[in-house]
Amino acid sequence: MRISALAERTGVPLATVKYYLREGLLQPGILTGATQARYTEDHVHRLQVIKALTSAAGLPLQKVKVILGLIDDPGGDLFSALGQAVASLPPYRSDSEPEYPRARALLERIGQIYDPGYAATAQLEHALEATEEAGMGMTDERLQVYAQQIRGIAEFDLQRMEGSELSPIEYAVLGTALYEPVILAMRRLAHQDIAAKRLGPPG
Amino acid sequence: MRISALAERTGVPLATVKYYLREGLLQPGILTGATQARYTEDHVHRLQVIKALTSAAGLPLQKVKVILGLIDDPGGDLFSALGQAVASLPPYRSDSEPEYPRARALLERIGQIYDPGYAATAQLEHALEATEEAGMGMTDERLQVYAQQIRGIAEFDLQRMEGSELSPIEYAVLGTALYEPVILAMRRLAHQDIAAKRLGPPG
DNA sequence: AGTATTGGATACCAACACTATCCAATACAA
DNA sequence: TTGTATTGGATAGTGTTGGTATCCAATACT
Repeated sequence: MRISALAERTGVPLATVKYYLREGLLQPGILTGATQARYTEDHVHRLQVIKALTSAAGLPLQKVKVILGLIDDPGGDLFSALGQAVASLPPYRSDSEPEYPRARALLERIGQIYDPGYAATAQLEHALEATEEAGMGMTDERLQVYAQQIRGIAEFDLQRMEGSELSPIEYAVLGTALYEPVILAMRRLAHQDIAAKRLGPPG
Repeated sequence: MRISALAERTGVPLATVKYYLREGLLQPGILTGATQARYTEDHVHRLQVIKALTSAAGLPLQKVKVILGLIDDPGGDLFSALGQAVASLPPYRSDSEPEYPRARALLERIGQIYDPGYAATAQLEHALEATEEAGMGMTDERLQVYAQQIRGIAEFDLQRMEGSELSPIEYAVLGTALYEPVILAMRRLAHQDIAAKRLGPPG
């Protein structure tokens, strides 16, 4: 298909498709002449993934580019590629402290590996720090409850990863980035539901 | 304290404090003369909240302003003020469709109120839509597992709300915005933990 | 008396994600 | 064949966001 058809199929404006090509997020089409190129279903899929990552997950294009790069070429070590891919998801933490005491305490309490090299460890530390700074520190009890429920979700996620037809990187990144908004929306709705049933509906 | 002390105490650059004053996120200090004003611990707290909402939760200042406004003056109806406050958290959905079929199906299946007027309903719909568009649609089974675990978290949250010393709005907004990054980081770390224990550590 | 700091105003800045315009070459339709 | 539409490619411009930086005269503090 031609570039205009690609734009129409995906709902992405033509000028934006060109922009993504310029930025290297989208592979160029196959040139069929000096001023014509053909695009495939792969391009459609790629654009859908970009759309999902930018608009649904809210990632900046720079990060999307990194992730797409890892999907295309995970390199040798799957485990570290997974880590890198997930590390390029927000929130971004460029620092790498030697120690993250809040995260460490929590992870040790719940019996999980504490590794300051994981990007998510820094994310957790800073998230916990932010709750404290705002005067909303989380009690041990709360963290325990959260950890247990979240573990339930994560275990399910990993079970399902093995049977997926997508590449593990793609599955992991998209599953992390795209399911997170679902989780948050569900929590908010559960709050509303419980509050409505308890406090009575708005009126 | 003077403005420079305020900046130092909170770690926010002086120019930025002035900027927040300009933008109306921070109340002006009490003038003690034509070129002097005093700031209080309330200003410190306010700045900490702004910092938490912008840097940890990643909110744009505009939204922070709305939330601070609701904290300061929730108006008459607590339930709708809570809804409004949470609605001003990302992801932002300006549309208000009459129907959100994916969200509706899910909520009915798990026995929760379906109300297209809740902002989170639109968020859920779009999040689910994005998973489908990227070829990562969630199965009923997965949604069921997620819903159950999340419900556990939300029920705990609501229990604890009643005994809080903060205003309900402040508790709800900060609890939503600040605990979300914690939840996401914990899920990512749980993934890493399970993967490491199953696939073997990086090496 | 002299230095430092203040509130307040204004100007400037870079990053981000597009959007628009222009071009000559070419595809395609009549 | 003639004319219109579309293409790849380049370049320039846009609006928003979240600040920084600079300047000022007035005023604190020492």
